[in-house]
Amino acid sequence: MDKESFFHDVYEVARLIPKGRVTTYGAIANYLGVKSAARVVGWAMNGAITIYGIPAHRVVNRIGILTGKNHFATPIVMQELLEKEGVKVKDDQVLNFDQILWDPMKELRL
DNA sequence: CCCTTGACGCGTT
DNA sequence: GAACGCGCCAAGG
Repeated sequence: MDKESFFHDVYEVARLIPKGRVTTYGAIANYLGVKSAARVVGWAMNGAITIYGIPAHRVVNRIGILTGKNHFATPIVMQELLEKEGVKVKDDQVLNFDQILWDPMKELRL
């Protein structure tokens, strides 16, 4: 794992998120070794939006709520993209969150 | 250079 | 069991 920058690591992990799956800020932070740096992950994603190829819409908070939808071009884009990939979203809440949750700790670490 | 804020998470009250 | 507070890292004012 490159330790160049927390941002870079976040981008790598975000890019690895499979289609139709979602992950959480805390999961990424935890995977990177900084358990309580979820805020920084969110900050990193803010810049990730401008970078093509980083599906920031697949990253939600620990509960599965689209907290960052307001940071996209339009608040509805995030939900639209998720539903387009097969992720059901109801009132900014990801349905079956536990089932589609992609945890890098469990998926990549094996 | 110090203070505040931010797409979060967890422990404690 | 809900509400509040602190910690985490980075960036902007």
